[in-house]
Order: sequence, then structure tokens, then C-alpha cells
Amino acid sequence: MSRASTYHHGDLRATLLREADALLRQDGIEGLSLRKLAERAGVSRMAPYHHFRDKHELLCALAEQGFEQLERLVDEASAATDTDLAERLRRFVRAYLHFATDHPERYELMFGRPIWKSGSASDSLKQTAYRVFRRYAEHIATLLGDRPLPPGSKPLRLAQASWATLHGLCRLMIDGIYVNAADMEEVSEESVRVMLRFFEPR
Amino acid sequence: MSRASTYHHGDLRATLLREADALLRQDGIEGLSLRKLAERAGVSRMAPYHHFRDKHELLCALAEQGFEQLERLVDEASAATDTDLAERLRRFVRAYLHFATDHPERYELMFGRPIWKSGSASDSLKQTAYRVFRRYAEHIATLLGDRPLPPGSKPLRLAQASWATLHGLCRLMIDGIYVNAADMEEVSEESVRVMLRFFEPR
DNA sequence: GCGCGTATCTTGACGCTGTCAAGTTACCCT
DNA sequence: AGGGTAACTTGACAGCGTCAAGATACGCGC
Repeated sequence: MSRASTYHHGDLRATLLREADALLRQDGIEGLSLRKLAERAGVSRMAPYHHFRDKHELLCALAEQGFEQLERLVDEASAATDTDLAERLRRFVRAYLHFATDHPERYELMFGRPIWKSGSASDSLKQTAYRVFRRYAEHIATLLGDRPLPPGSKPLRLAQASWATLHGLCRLMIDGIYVNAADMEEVSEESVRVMLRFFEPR
Repeated sequence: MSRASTYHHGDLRATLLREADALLRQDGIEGLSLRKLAERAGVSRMAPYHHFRDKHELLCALAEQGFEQLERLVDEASAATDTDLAERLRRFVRAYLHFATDHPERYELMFGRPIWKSGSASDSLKQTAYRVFRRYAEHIATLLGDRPLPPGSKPLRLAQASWATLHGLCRLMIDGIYVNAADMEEVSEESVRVMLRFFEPR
């Protein structure tokens, strides 16, 4: 497993993913090249191809790690049952936004077109990503509790819609369209208000 | 202006933008290369550099055209005052989603990181984009009319939050994360419901 | 009408990218 | 001990953005 210094690296796949993550943070997604990565891992250009079919597959694997982190975030939010709905929702929104803005390149990779376009995401990634969303939907349903929803509304749809809002906020921030972080804080507060209002009994 | 067949093209800048748009629809944003573009315009590799400083500047100009189209869409929505708030909002959401999904590459270009990251958008583009958002905010304010908002809420923040929702929906669709268009229809309906609920007097 | 300045366009070259093809090395199992 | 195979390397190619330097033709002042 942990061969040291010879022809066979021994643990290249894991090393590649680790270095790819570092490279991603450092140079952003467009600066992540297989050649730089190979050099960083102390290995020749083509070595990575014995562990990933092509660049796309490596990016999928990297994105999958990101979704696993996101899953932990959702699970933690679900576990924290010490306050009321409003506060829990607020905290989760904050946590989600931080997840995105703390490592924008990771978030961009996870949800970017290069990975998902025309269904090209790896099966494993799809499975993980969908599982995370399911967790998220459950979390929203839990927050809702037995509160009645307006006619026509369903918890799943609400989860999808609220996720879209979160995602939209993150992208506007990450892509550099909203620059002002303080504004962002207020915008996300407003989003929370809109959602909470929806939960109130009429 | 319209020189025909010689050394000097005569109207290269406009031709480049036109062909770039065609190329964008055809091959997507990652397939839009300056070399292909030059060939399409019947001109040598470096000719475009006499009209745009680099690829980034050309993309900015192309994106700016997109924002001008989006502006028209907002203006039309503002002008249509024949129904009530709910129906107007619903129609606008539909129109916005269609704007994005009819030409996903254009939308991706307009709001993508390559253009906006670290404030690298051209001044002209920034100006146009911000003007469009201002129009959007005015449109939302008009829809609101003199309806009172919940405490702490402001029309501008609401506009930003609702735009984030629209944008999030579009990106999820465009990037291929939500594939099912019919689902999307229902999700956007749900988003409209959430917003409308917010507008109702308590 | 002529000449020169300059905007426009071209060709050559460089370093970067992803990846196909073919060769080399070292491990594992019989 | 020997052979099969997985891991890794080197060579090569086409495509990319763009710097540098040269060619062309338009337009304005004389």
C-alpha cells in the first residue's frame, strides 16, 4: 500500500485526488491541468490515465468528495434540534453559503456544467449527488414538521425551490456577479424571511 | 462599410460577433475558439485581435448582447399590465426561464465565472448588466405596488433574493443537474407560490 | 494625384493543453 | 523460476491563446 520511492507509486489514485484538490484551491478550476497534477504527484504525464479514464472522470471523483462533505453539513444541520424552525433554517442557510464561499472552486466544480452537461457525470457521482439532495429534502421536511402547506404545494417541490434559491445565491456570489459579501448577508436574510413567511399558517 | 472580398474585411467586428453567436449555439462555450471563429469569418487567426484585445474581451461583448436581449424581456414584462400580480409574476418567471433554456450557452456565457471572476468583466458589460438588474428591481417594485412588506424587508433585497431564485433554477436546469423539464415547471410554480405568499397581507 | 501614416490583416513561432500509441518496469501468482 | 499483467514512461499529434514581425491597402494632407 505505502510503497515509497520506486517505479510503482503504490497509492497514486488517492495522491492524485489529494493533489488535485490542492491544485484546485490554488489555481482554480481552469488552472487544474492533468500535466501539472502529474508533476505535482511526482509522476509522468500519462500515469493518471491508469486510474481515471480521462480528465472528466477525475473531476467527477473530485466533485464526489465535495458532495460527501456537503452531505455531512446537511446531516449536522438535521441533528441540531436545539432551537426553533426560524433559527435552524437561518443557521443552515448560513452554513450552506459558507460551504460555497469558503471554497468557491470546489463548489463550482461540483455544480458546474463541465461535469454535468448532457448527463456526462459518472454514475457514482450521480448516485452520491442525488443522495445528498434527498437528505436535504428530508431535512426541509423535518423543519416543516406537521405545518400545513398552502394548496398545491408539496414538501419535495418546496425543497427543490429552496435549494434553487440557495444555489442561485451561491452562484451569484461565486461567479463574481455579486461582489459585496455584506449585501449577500442581507439578501440571504431576505430569502429566509420569504421562506419563513411561507411556513406560517394563514 | 460593406467592402466585399479583399484584404480589408470592412465589417469584421460585427461579423465576428455574429459568427461567435452562431458558434456558441453550435458548439457550446467550450467549443468557441478564436481560431475556429476566425476561419468562419474567412479571416486569419490574428485578425480578431485588431477588434478585441483578447478572447475575454470578445466574450464580454457577446455577453453584453445577451444582456440587451434580457433587458428587452424585462421591459416587455413591465409593459404588460393587463392582468393581476400573480399572473404577471408567473408569466415573467416563465419568460425568464425560457430565455435561459432556449439558449443555454448564451445564458451560461452571460452569467458564467470566466467572464465575471475577480471583476474582470469589461466596464461596458458591467454597466449594461447592472442596468438590466436595476430594471428588474423596478419591475418587482412595480408588481409590489403599495403592498406593505413584512418588517425588515425592502424591495431591493426582495428583488435580489427573487433573482437569485430565478437564476438558481436556470443554472440547475442549464448545467444539467435537473434534467426533467416538466419537474422544472412545477418547481418554478412552487417558487412563484412562495413569493406570492410573501406579498399577501398578513 | 501623390505619398505617407496608420489601421487592418497575415504568417511564423512558442508554450500550453488532453490524449492516442507503443514501449518499459516491477510486482504477483503458479 | 517464469510468465502474465498492472503500473508507469516516452514520443507524438492536433488544438488552443497569443506574442512578434511583416505585408497590404485605405484615407487624409499636400
